[in-house]
Formats: sequence, C-alpha cells, structure tokens
Amino acid sequence: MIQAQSSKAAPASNGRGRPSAREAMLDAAERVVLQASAARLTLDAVAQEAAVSKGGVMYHFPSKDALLRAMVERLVERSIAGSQAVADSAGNGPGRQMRAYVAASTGNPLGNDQVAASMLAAVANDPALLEPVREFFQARFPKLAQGLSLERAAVVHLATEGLWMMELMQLSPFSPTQRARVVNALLKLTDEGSVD
Amino acid sequence: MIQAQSSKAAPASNGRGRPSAREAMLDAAERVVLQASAARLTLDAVAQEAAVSKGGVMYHFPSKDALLRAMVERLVERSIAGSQAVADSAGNGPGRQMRAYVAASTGNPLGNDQVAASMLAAVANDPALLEPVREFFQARFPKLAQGLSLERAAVVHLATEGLWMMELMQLSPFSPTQRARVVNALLKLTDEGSVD
DNA sequence: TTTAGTGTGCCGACCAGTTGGTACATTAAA
DNA sequence: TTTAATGTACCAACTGGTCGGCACACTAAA
Repeated sequence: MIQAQSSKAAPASNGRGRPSAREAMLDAAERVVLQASAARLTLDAVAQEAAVSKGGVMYHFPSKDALLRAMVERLVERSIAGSQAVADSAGNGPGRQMRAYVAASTGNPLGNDQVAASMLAAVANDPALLEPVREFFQARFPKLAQGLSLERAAVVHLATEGLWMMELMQLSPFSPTQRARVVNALLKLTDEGSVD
Repeated sequence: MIQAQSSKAAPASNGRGRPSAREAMLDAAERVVLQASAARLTLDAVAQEAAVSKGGVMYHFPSKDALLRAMVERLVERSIAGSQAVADSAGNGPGRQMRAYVAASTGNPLGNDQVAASMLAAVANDPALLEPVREFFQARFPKLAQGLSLERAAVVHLATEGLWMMELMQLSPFSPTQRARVVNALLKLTDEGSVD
C-alpha cells in the first residue's frame, strides 16, 4: 500500500487530545491478526491483547463489524496522510510522484504490516469492508501516474503492490539481493523513456 | 496465480477413477468463501453447500485444518498442471514462457476465483498453510524468467500477480479498456529490448 | 465546602447461537 | 458380509452481544 505514519508519531489522540484507548484497541487488533491470524481476531482476543475487558472493547466498538470498519477507516486515513506526505516531499517532474511512492512502499517493509493486517482482517470477514480502500486507490492512481503513460504507470504501480502483497503472504520468491535489484528497476521505470 | 484447469476438465476422480465427493466438497468450500467470506468457511457451511451432512465432510476431512490443507494442496496441484500446460504450449524463445503465463493469468479472470478463494481461506485461518504455494512460486519463477533479465522478469511477474490480487480484492482502479492496455503492455514487456 | 447528581469509561457475569469435533447408527455397494 | 461413505445426535468450548453495576471526574446546588 503505502507507508503509514509511524504509530508513535500519531499521538493516539482522539480528536482533541485525550489519549484514546480506542487507538490502543485498534493496535491490539492488528497485533492479533499479525501474530495469530485473521480468523482469530475475536473480541475476546482483542480485549486480552489490549489488556482490557471485552466490555471495554464493546464500549468503543458496539459490534465486531464496527471494529473492522474502524480498522479499515484508520488504515485509509493513515494511507491518505502518508500518501500526502510522500507527495509533498516529491517534486512535480514526470514520474516524481510515482518514484516517491515506490520508494515509500518498498522501504521499511515492517511498518506496512499493520496496514496489511487490517486489510486481511477486512477481506476475511467481509470483502465489502474494503470499499474505502478501493476509493483510495482509485483516487491516488491518477496522481501517481502524473507525467507517465498509463501503461508505464500501471505496470510500476501493480508491480509495487504485487511485491507488497506477495511479501505480506510471504510468497515472494526473491532473495534480498534480488529484491533490491527489482526495486531499483521499478525506480528506474519511473523515468519515462528508460528501457528498463 | 495461474489459470487452473477448469474443474469440469478434471474428472474429479480420486486417484484411480472413482468420482469423488471429496472434490465436490472442496468445490463447495471454495463457493462458500466466494459467496460469503473466508470467515464463514465453517464445516457446517461446507456440508450444507455440498448437500451433505457434517459427518460426511468429517469423513473426508478429519479436521478443519485438513480441509484447508486439502484446498491448498489441490490449488497447487492444479496450478502446477495448468502451469505445465501453458509451458508446453509456449515455445522456448526468450520471454515465451513469461508471455504465456501473463496471457493465462490475465485471461478468464473468473476461472481464477477458485484459486483465490482457497488462498484467502488459507491466509485467513493460518498463513503457514501457504507454504506449498510459496514453494510453487519459487520453483516456477526461474522457468518463467527464461531468456529475460531478472529485473524484467520480476517486474512483469509482480505486476501480473499484483493485478490478479487487486482484482481479487476488487481494488483494481482500472476500467476494462485500461486493463486491456495494461495487459498488452505486460505482454510487450516480455519482449526483452522493447521500450515498454 | 460539602454534597448530591451526572456522564464517561470500563468491568464482569451472563446468554443464546455457533463451531469444531466425537461417537455411533445406518446405508449401499462389492 | 464386509467396508466405504454418510447420517444423526450430541458435547464442550467459543463467539458475538447484552446488561447491570462500579469508579472516577466533573458540575451545581446547598
């Protein structure tokens, strides 16, 4: 997806400053998915991981569906913010946006695990929950593609997401060295006109 | 992934020819995942979908884990077979294998849904179940890459899988027309030396 | 300053339905 | 008659969800 803000950077504040246990519960939910599996994401498990009673969880998320929706919502918010930050730090030359995106997405692969966890939990329980994510994708692609042909942009985009997803499922067939070469190739591809 | 043999083509035989209800149950399991979600893949649901009692399911799959493992196993077997068929039909020129793979993977997107269902069910319940899939990927990539640079092969491979996965999660931001152009670009990329 | 009230955040017991799994009866074919 | 295949009945554990209550902070009247 995209590098999300480090969860430390976000002060876990709810609107106007009160450090929210809600955020801690969402973190706990992601941890459950990562350390166990999406199937074991139960309200009890979240409560236990967050060191809180189930009632406490239910207070903030009146249903499991609400919890899942909140997970997706937060992931999209973070993605938008992260995406914005990346966009700002990149220039406006052709392929600049795409290159920054590739760099951000292929860097610190561990930071993206949380994003993956939320997405996994969502698809596993109800694929329709991913709707906000789809909207995000649809809105972002044109920006990334600025200055690039559709084909070039799409290939780089898809390959980047593909790498991310394959690593998420631990299916990537590449060694670290190979991975580095591939990422490099992707970056090069953001120069329209380069051969590969 | 790769185009799997149509489930009709496979005579649904168990080893030596007896048309097996086992296969029907695996089909039912995939249907449950596709029509509901991975979370609703329960033994009861499979039984109901297969028009069989739970006891019948338990006879063939002594545990849910066994069912999931069988799903993955079958998906890998089919992938190997499909992959082999594609490989045979393709020549040996540079990029030939990769091109056939791209064509097969991006064609009949619906046929691949079953593969997706099994994978989804596996990751959702226990990511470790995907081990055989990883082995398959690792074994296949070198074959696909024949005659191509690592970079070129990897980019095409990742983009193809990325497209597949994004469509699986219904996250693809491309219109049908755009998709066609992108697939075309991927095919072109299997000609080493082409610009894009 | 005390005190009665009020809302927030969380706890913990409980409930009905579901889930994976077991045990055994039953059927149908070889 | 044996045996592979399926049905029936059941169970303990778990799951999502409800509910009454409790502690604390804050407010407002006395």
